[in-house]
Amino acid sequence: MPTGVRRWARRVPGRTDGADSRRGIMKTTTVKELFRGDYTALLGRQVTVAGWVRTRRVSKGFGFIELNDGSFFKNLQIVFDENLSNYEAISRVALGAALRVEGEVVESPGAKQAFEVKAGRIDVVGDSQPDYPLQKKRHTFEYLRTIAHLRPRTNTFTAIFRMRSLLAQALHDYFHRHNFVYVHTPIITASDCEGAGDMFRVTTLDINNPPRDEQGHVRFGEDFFGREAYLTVSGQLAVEAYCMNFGKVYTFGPAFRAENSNTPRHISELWMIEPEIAFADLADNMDLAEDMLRSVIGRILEDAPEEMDFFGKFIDEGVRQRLEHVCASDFARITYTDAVMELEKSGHTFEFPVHWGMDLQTEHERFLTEKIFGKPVFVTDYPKEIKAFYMRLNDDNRTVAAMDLLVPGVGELIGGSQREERHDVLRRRIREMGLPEEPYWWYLDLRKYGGTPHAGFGLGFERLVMYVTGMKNIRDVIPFPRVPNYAEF
RNA sequence: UCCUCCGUAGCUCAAUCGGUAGAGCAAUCGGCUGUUAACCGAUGGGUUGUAGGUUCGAGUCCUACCGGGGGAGCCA
Repeated sequence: MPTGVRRWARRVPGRTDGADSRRGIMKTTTVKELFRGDYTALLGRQVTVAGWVRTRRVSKGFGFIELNDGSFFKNLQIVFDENLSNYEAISRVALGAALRVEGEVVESPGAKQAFEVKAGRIDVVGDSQPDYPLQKKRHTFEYLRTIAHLRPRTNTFTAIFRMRSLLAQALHDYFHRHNFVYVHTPIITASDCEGAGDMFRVTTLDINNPPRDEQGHVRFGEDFFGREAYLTVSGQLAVEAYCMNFGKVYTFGPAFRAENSNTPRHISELWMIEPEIAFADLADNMDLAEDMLRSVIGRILEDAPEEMDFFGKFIDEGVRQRLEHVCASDFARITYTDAVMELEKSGHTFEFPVHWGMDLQTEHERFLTEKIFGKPVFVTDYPKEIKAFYMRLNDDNRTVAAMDLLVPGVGELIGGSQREERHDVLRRRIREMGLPEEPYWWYLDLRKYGGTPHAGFGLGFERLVMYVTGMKNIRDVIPFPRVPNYAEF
């Protein structure tokens, strides 16, 4: 098998990291190697690069092509002249075309780059067309959404999606370093008891002619799973089961919300990170959330300086400073009760006046994190009536051990709680919330057999990407967004 | 789902009080021996989102629908 694998790897026509190319697996040099390695060592050397034309500038007898091979944020400048046998074709090559370039690494006389590649040969691997929809100018994000299959080729989306990948990797690394076990909770769930809003139905029944009983009700007993099934809205309940063995666990997967919400912060198909820790209370939970965020943000500031510079320059001027501030200072913590008091005494007139017992409105959340604290803030211990049944009831009997993390610009980034570990209290809460007890039999079992205090939270991954990049619309931080009335691509 | 704003060339936008469609970029052709969203010149490009209505006349006013942005609710 190793031989087969090696043979396959050698034939893969993609780009690889620097190390691979030096080991001779790939025949091409990556743009990243040139920028991040010591390019002076490569001066005068012949290299082969393969990538796509970002822009092209042609004078009489010579021209420049900026090539991007996906390995690095910046483009490699290719210089070519009439000595090329196919000079005429290359000088009119359309934007977006895929090229393989053989040439010499040379110092660049231009001011904007230290080096460039003087082409000895350029092959057009994949031609493009004059009607290539991406132009050498700024497009609106709205327009780019209509060409979501091409937008990764723009500077902005190149930066966003490398950042998205780095963030995912950084999160996995963080949990791995801290001995969390990564659990794959089910995507399809057979109960609609997850309690987080409307769900998408999963069925193989003929929806135009489903089997019905005498009363006309659909007989879901004849459906694929022998009962009603849905796409999950959260992996939390399931991951709690694994928490009671591994102690520290997390999920990182898709969740689906069929809510008809139409805002720059909501999508129907999203990715969530949900850690769950045993023998832990709400304070431990906040410590984890804070340490995790600080760790991954510090990591991407180090690993993606070019992308961060770009976001600061073109997307959100203050983004880098904001993130550095997050790494350097503690998050604020305030109880819901104190937050309501702070808002009341702020003297600010809100559209919805605050009073104890109400859920905080977006305007209140923003005021707290942006005006009062100016940094991320945990709001804890909400009234039990406005929170989920599984959150642990506090001794005051009117609040639960919940926490929301509010951050400037994005709003709620994390929602979590200490879970109710007392079997009798949990049963009572289920009843109080008007929920049926039966579907929760296994969830209640977890409290029966060695249940411990435990806590966890959900981090909306897209909202984290928004926070880190400064992007204002969630549809622009996921490759192909799904929202009400829209599932193109 | 509600409120609000918008829809004009491939893209980004302009068009005064209702008076008959315009620019930059892109494309095409030409020029330019070091460009950097290259530059200079020329050419082509429109059922003004759709369907009705008011008017001598509608991109402009009215109605409905479709699509998009922002805000709210719900939440991550």
